[in-house]
Amino acid sequence: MMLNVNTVPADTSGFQEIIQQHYPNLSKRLKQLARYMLENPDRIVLCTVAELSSEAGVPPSTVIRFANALGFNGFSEMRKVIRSQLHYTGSYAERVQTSGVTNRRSQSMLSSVVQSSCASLQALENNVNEQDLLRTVNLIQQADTVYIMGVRRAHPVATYLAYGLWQLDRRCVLLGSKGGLHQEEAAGIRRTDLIVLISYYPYSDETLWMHQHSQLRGARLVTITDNEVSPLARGADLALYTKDADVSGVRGLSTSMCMAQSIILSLAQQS
Amino acid sequence: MMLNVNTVPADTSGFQEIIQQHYPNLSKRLKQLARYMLENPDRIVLCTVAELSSEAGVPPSTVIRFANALGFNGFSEMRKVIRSQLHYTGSYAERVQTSGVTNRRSQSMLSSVVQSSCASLQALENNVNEQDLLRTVNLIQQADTVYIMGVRRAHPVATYLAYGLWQLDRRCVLLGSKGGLHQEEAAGIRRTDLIVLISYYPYSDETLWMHQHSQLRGARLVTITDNEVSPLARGADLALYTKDADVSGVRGLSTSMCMAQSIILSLAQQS
DNA sequence: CTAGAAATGAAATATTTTATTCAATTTCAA
DNA sequence: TTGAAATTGAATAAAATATTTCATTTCTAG
Repeated sequence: MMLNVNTVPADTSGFQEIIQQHYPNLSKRLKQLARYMLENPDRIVLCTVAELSSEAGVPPSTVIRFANALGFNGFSEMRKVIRSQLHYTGSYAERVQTSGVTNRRSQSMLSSVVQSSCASLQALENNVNEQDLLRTVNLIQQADTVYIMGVRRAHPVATYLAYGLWQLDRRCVLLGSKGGLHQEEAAGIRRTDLIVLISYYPYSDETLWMHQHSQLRGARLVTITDNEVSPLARGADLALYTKDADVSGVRGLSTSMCMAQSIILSLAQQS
Repeated sequence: MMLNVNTVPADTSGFQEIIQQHYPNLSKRLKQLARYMLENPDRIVLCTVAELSSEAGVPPSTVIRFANALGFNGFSEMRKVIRSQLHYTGSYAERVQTSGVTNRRSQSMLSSVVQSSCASLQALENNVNEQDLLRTVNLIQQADTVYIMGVRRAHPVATYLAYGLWQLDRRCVLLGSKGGLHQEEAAGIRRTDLIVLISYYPYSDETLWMHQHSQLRGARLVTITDNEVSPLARGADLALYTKDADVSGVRGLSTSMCMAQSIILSLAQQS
């Protein structure tokens, strides 16, 4: 079996410089498009005006104006110039090798973090039951107020989730962010509410305390934790498991964030 | 200044297999074109019929016939399919669009998010200059106190980074977490300190304010933001760029978290 | 506020690109 | 050789794509 992987590395950095140079003089709409182009440098090479405009969320004429504003003679010319300036280097593997010669130590640093994060994400995809995600979304929808708690390493996940819910106009309270007041805050929780607890080993006392008291308050409980034997997994209406990669003792959060994003996205689509 | 080289690795190997499979049955002219395609796999992605035909030395109609012979429904379709199958580290939007025609429903929400997150991570690996990471770590090491600020969507990143620094016994202050007191907190910043500002479009006023005042206080400034034209990129001692994937309007944080993890890990190893 | 300028987006138009047709040529078996 | 079938390529039709126009909205300076 032939494993001939040909790659087309396209260097669009020159183009990005042009955008940066003109950016300050652009109008609001044109800036919006400019940002999209900077973040998706490959699109200009492949897309038509219509595709690009719809992806960037601007009308087609804006794309033409953008090309003109950058000094090109229309969109076609801009794309043609960029395509012609594409700098074909070797394969991807080759590039990694050569750039690795200069600073090998640290190159492997970012690479290994990226690699292990990707692996964790793939594992997440395999291990998480889509049904559980949907049930979580349903619980959120049915809740009057969603109380979210996560401290220390879980705190970023809690804040991201809370931010997402706020964006979707869900009533949502972030517990435990203001020094030790979670017990007072918890007093307001009712049976119609939902508590989302996030914690990983070693589980924080505050979260464990809240886990205990969630039963007393009669609210629904969803937990996001690291595995099935976690104390948070017991007694929950639903438990979701995310296993973030640990690189040399520093544990990431990419996977948990991905899970949170999925929940928010599902919720957005159901509404 | 920053040498931000964005690349578009395009894997056309699947297409090449199709050619090889049909090759024996092709006519002379079509074989000629097939050989050209095998040796220049990138052209099909970029060229029009006219360009390709002249480069390969065949009449335009041959190119159309070639596409049909390979089982596609015309040249446009062939190119579209190949483009959509490109394994490029770019926007996920097109892949969803094209593949969505056939199996939009079956593609689960979680899968979508996982895949686009992975793509973003790969892009991070390609785009981030390792030197910049190291310089960031050096700035952190040299700083007396590190002040970190990120609100709204950037807040989880800020808290994770702060958490990591605390773990490593770095003196670190998380700004802006207690309702609008960042101006008072900023009063304590000195020349020997480092300010880390995190913000993505649309940039928050608080962070922009801090960006302005960082200069006044004479502290070092590192910013983590979305692209080169971000207002935060200007005037910083160092700017790091993370482009998180946006799935149906909900933007993730996996990539930013990965970046933060890399910084913490690098710092841990240097100590 | 108001007039003027700039920017915007829908729609019409111009252009380019793709697909088809058909007459001319080549191929190949008898 | 010869004739039928397949292939080829120039011309043309069809479709897709890029550009321009203009009425409307949004800014901005006075």
